[in-house]
Amino acid sequence: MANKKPMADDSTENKIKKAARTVFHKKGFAATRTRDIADEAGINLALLNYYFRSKEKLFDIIMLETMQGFFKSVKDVFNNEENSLENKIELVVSNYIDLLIEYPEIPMFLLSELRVHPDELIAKMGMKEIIMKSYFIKQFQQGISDGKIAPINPLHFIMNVMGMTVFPFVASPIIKGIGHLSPKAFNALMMERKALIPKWIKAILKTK
Amino acid sequence: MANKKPMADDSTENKIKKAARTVFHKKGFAATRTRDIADEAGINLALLNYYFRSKEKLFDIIMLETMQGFFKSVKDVFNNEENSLENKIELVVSNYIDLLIEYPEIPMFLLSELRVHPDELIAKMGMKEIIMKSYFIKQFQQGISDGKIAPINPLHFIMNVMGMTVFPFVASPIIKGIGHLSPKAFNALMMERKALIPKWIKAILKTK
DNA sequence: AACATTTTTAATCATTTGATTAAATAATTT
DNA sequence: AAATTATTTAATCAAATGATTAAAAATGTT
Repeated sequence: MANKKPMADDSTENKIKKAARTVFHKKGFAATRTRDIADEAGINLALLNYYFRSKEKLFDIIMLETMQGFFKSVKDVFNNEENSLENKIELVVSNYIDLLIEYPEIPMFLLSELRVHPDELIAKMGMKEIIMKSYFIKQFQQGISDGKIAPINPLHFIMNVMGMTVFPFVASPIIKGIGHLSPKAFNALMMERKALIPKWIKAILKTK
Repeated sequence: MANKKPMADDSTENKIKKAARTVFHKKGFAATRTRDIADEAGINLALLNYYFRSKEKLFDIIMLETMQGFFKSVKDVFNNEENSLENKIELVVSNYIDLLIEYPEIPMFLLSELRVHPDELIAKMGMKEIIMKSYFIKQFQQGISDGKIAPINPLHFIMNVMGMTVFPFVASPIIKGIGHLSPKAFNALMMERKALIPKWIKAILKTK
């Protein structure tokens, strides 16, 4: 098995990247000060520019890596030719809830930065092809042909799964507020959703 | 009928507020320059501080008004004692999709600013009481008692409705990207959802 | 060890940015 | 109209911020 271990890379360059990830994810590009990153990394401010030239260049690297990491799961699951459609839904939801519990700031980070440079990055990632030409979409269309799935635009389906899965994390301050939930209680609710969302989605797909 | 017309208030103070709303909604607090607001309003920069003291004070006003405006609809619909539970779902979804098509940047604005000062504002708005003590929640609990609704935490329900309704707008760059949709085509899809989401939600509520 | 190269530091720059000031203009009151 | 008050402007400030520089320290090479 090609088992690449994460391997604690404590080079200065990597310390800066790690710190940049932390701070950018939490505060976004505009609110982040290069000094925040330097402090977080425990390095001299000038080193940031020595290794990465500018705040913008460093940000672009973090943004790209974050996007790739975030969409890897859909890409893998959607293009698998073994699993059934139902299986895929369960896998995607489960993978994402685990990921989101570990890195809850990522969707907010991605979405708020995507509104600044919307098109380039999405196009660059080839999202359209990855999703719309995936084996999953073929299965979906087949399900419609077979009368097993209500005939709706697959985009509705994608919005529903994403909406139910990632929106709670994006809106977590609101959810925690109205439900009076501690972070732990919130996560417990999210864990519940791992089993619930696939059931709900199946119910939706059958809706006539 | 108490029909308060919007009445174009072209006072300097109001021009600044309007411009601030536009710029803050689009770029968020951190990325907004007070000069951007002054330019957008067509006024001298010093007037912003003359009328509002500081960027922060002006922002707080816009933030509060935006939140109040955004949650007014839920508040009204949820506490109405005439409509059935089904009716309420249709109303909330329909109201919000209309609102979001007109002001698509609002949810992203609110959510990204809420991650900076999460608790105060949510508590200040009394969201917990407004939602959790609403007539709607009573209807929901009753539906569970009567065996008409699957016994789930009402928060799941709220997350599902919000997720399906507002998430597409928050993620619109992604949706437009993968679906290759023009803004018009995107809005058309959203209009479709006005009828679809209530059906889906009903299907979910029945899930055993 | 001597030299060259890479990495790190402290100091400093130039711009940007939120805010203030003092003077000019307009509106209101007496 | 004169005096008073409110609004607006242009100029400027001080602090914050991204970036650079020159020198020091560490590392690698011969």
